[in-house]
Amino acid sequence: MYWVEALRRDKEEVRERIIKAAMRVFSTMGYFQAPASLIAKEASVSKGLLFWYFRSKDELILEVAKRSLPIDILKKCLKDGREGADLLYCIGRGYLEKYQDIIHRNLILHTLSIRTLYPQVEENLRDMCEDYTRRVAVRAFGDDSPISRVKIRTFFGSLLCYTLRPPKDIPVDDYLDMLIKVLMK
Amino acid sequence: MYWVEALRRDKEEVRERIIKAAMRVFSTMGYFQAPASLIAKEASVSKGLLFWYFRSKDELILEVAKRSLPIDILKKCLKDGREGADLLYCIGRGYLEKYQDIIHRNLILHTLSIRTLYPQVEENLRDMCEDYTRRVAVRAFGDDSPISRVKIRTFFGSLLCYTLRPPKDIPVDDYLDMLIKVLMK
Amino acid sequence: MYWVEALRRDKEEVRERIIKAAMRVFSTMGYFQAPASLIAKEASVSKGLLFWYFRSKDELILEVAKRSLPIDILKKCLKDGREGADLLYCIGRGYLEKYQDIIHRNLILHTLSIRTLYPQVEENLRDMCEDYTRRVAVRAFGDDSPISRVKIRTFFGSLLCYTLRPPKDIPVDDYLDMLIKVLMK
Amino acid sequence: MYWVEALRRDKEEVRERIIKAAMRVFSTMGYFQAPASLIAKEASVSKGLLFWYFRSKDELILEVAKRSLPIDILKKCLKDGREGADLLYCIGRGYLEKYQDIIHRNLILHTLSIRTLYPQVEENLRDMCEDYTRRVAVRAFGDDSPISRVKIRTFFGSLLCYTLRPPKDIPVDDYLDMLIKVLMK
DNA sequence: CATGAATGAGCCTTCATTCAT
DNA sequence: AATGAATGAAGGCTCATTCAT
Repeated sequence: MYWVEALRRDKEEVRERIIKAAMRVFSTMGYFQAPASLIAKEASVSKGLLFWYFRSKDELILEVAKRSLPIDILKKCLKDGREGADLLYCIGRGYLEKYQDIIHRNLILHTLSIRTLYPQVEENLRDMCEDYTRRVAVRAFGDDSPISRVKIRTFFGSLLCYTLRPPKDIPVDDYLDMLIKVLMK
Repeated sequence: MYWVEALRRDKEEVRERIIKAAMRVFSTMGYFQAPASLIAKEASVSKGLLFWYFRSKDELILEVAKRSLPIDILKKCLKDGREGADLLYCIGRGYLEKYQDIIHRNLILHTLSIRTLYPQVEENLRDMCEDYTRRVAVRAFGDDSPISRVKIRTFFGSLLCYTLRPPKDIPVDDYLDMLIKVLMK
Repeated sequence: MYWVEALRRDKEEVRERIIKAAMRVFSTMGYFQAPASLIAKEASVSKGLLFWYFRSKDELILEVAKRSLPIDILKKCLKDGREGADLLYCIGRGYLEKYQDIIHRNLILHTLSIRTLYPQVEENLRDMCEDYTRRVAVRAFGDDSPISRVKIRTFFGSLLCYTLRPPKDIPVDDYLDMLIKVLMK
Repeated sequence: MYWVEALRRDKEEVRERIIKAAMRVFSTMGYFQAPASLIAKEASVSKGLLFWYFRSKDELILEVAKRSLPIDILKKCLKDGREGADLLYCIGRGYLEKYQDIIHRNLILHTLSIRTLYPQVEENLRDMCEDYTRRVAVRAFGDDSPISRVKIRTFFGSLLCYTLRPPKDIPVDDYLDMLIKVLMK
């Protein structure tokens, strides 16, 4: 039945609209300063509907928090089968591009900040910092020895630090070049 | 007059007790989830008194936020006149020691998260990421060329990333050794 | 036409199912604590359909409230043409049987509690406490003198009090025996 | 210190004012239909203050529910050392007087209605219907045999039934006379 | 300085009811 | 008839802040 599909698409569309609105609002106000009512208004739905799609504000926070992390980028670059510097470039570019957007740039910090309050966020982070770090290390440097993992962490940390406050006289691409050169030496 | 001094010390002592209590409470609950009343109770003072020492919760937040950043460490290591790897070691050790404490570890992320809401926090951060970065670069590598600054940022980012989630099988000292080795190559 | 009958039976069946579900839910949660959505779920119909059968929640409340009173029992025993102690036994047995069911036991109190809010409930109660009391008095004691009516009220009150909290060491039948003996003396 | 006493009296006075207001509002609207804000307004205090004196609406409900039962009357008449018909008269008069007030008359039914939702109310009721019933039986009839307890329950039930809907042509005192005569025969 | 009662704005959430499909 | 998405009005409760004492 066509219309069933249409309805499902509709529902997904509304849900997505709410999430996008939440990302904008959370980004500027923070997860706890942003009232659900404002998100609803930003998404052009009633407050009641927001709670139809998300049982609680926390559920919405979790959804946004998940999207705010760079896990998607790690996943993609690893799936593409990249190796060595190529892998780092893939990740670095993806990362810098994602967090060029001020919305994501703010969100990731809010998310890091609430990690101790939301076990699920903590777990996502654990995944990223341990599992993925290890896999990236293996693919980038051939092993997951401490030194390799230190480098990967350093890589991530540097990217985070860049997006947190991009130095105006160092273009994105240059930064990435230099960073990877330092780490691959 | 002695008693004036004593009173001032008293006042300072209470003020300090409130700040310390606030750090504990903010650390676990976040700046906006933590009610002022809880901080007062934690500091064993009345809610009214808290607002006597700090005109508003925001004022208290700002005080705590300031202390949560590693500026004090940068300042100290720079004042000590250290150079090269020695400077990095000084900073690294100070940093890792400060953020060994879970209270500071949580607080710094909360602080980064609210930077867009509090111009003063933003400014502190700007200071750290631009001014101090540059000065550290000069003292560590002899110049503040882009590559040097990239390294310093990378250094800070790596430390942040370490404290955010210390890998259990890499001791603090080893981590710092490896990190500095990578950067000084 | 058969199918018309079938449909009507269907409609009646659904309506009845909703009422029964409402009785269960109202019984445990009370009229105002019980959300219409829960009743719908309990009746395995959609929320929308519930409001198709009952224009408002109040309408449903009224229907349930009516059934929760022992009017049906009074009616039946009076119609059967019983008299004297026989009438009281008929009512007493019917009453105790109906309110053996915890659902009705709870409901009747909820109903008494909302009598001032719903004129219709108030009226049902008036009927029961005045009209029926009088008729039962006449049939049980031969007149509706004050003393007779006091006895009938006392009879009803005692039954209510029994069901409200049945003493575990006094069986239903014994209780009724003793009660009627006291009143008929 | 005088003013400490004064303050305590003040606090008690406000608390009492809130409870009294709650009794009025709960009485006419029911426990769950009555918004806390209305109670606050009725008590001439802010909504916030209501929740300063009572941690939650439920706490207030419990306080009111407790006062709505006739336990105080039973206690008093028992303590006075009354016996036989005299005890029943004491209880009956106290009861009828208390529930002459429409506020209490409504409240007791609301309270009975929520007994399954609030364990504490249930317990109060258990006390009244079992413990006290037994003690009254012993003092009124010399023993707590089933027949004596049935009479006491019948006594209470009749009083409840009277207040629930006082017959206009039977004065309070006459009703009580007749009731006690029936039971003491 | 110190207390804690008092205020009121605002937030999350629930829920009766409507309506497009 | 039937569904469930959509709405909006409350409601309970929290909390920063003030103020009388």
